[in-house]
Amino acid sequence: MGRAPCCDKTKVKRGPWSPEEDSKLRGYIEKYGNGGNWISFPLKAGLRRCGKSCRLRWLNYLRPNIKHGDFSEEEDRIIFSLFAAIGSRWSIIAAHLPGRTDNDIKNYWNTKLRKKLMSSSSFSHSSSAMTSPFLNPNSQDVKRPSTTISPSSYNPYFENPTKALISNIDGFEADNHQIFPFVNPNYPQDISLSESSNNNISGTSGFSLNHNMCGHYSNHNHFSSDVSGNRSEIIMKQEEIMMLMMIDNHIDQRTKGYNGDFTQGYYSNFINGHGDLKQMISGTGTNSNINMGGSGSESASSSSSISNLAENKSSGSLLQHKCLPYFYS
DNA sequence: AACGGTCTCAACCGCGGATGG
DNA sequence: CCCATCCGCGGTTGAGACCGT
Repeated sequence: MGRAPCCDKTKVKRGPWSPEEDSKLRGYIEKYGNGGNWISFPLKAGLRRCGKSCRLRWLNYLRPNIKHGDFSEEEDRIIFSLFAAIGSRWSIIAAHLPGRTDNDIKNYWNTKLRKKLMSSSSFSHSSSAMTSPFLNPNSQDVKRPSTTISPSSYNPYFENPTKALISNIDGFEADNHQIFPFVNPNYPQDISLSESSNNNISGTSGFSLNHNMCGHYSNHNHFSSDVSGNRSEIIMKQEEIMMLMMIDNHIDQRTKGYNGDFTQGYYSNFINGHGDLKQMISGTGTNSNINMGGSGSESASSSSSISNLAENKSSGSLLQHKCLPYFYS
């Protein structure tokens, strides 16, 4: 037995709202409010509409200060960043964009931004530069902060860290140590993905991460499968690839210099095997798949995690900067 | 001009959580 | 505690607009 409907659908009007209905709704709310009860609202306001429909119409269209029209680049950046951090929590994202509704943002993401993202990090177009608003093709010249930045100055979830991110990877929760791959648009990178044509890891195929970073890390550029040889679970998910980029980007910001170290294990470098994003974050990896070190002969493999690294606990880390405050509180 | 395919976005649907009796 | 009710959210739908041939 299903849930009882919220109203009798045969007795209420459905579909687009007429100007008369809008005016009735607006007039009543401006005068009396919704009375704290949307279900009984239509009766009081003299509307033949479902209460939920009234609520939606008011919140998404009629209430004051709703912003319609094109999104700015700044708004794009905020949406990209928050989506990377928390996923499709549209109401939370909307809370950071005054005048925008969750419905608006959701539509905008589904019709525009997702395509932008797909085309910019396309699997099928090799060496296409990432054109997302927060990525800059001239990243090598980007000035990095000379002093530390207060996390609360750019991280909207700083006040409530346990609610943040990572958990949107198949329900995975990174213990109490949540990290924030929140992208500061002032510190972009140039990253793109392409199908790898040169795969020799256990017969699995992978992807190339084309980046425009310093040459020392130029060989940190191949995604491969997870530890089981299955790439699909992690690598095929666009949001997670994006998240991986965000993590690298975030670390880059905090350590003031690119290093491919965090995700090296996740890439195949043909030497140390390959890893699993969940393991990387949680530190549950049991082999060398989480490589915190450099590349090739310079690498310092260790089964470690971002959490450990944030506390400077990981063995063999080559990172010079303690970055604890920026990863979790 | 006609047609078919694609895109947009307002509106709908149903679920989970909060609340109160 | 249980249950009913309502709210808010995210996913989905579909009518109309737009575009390419």
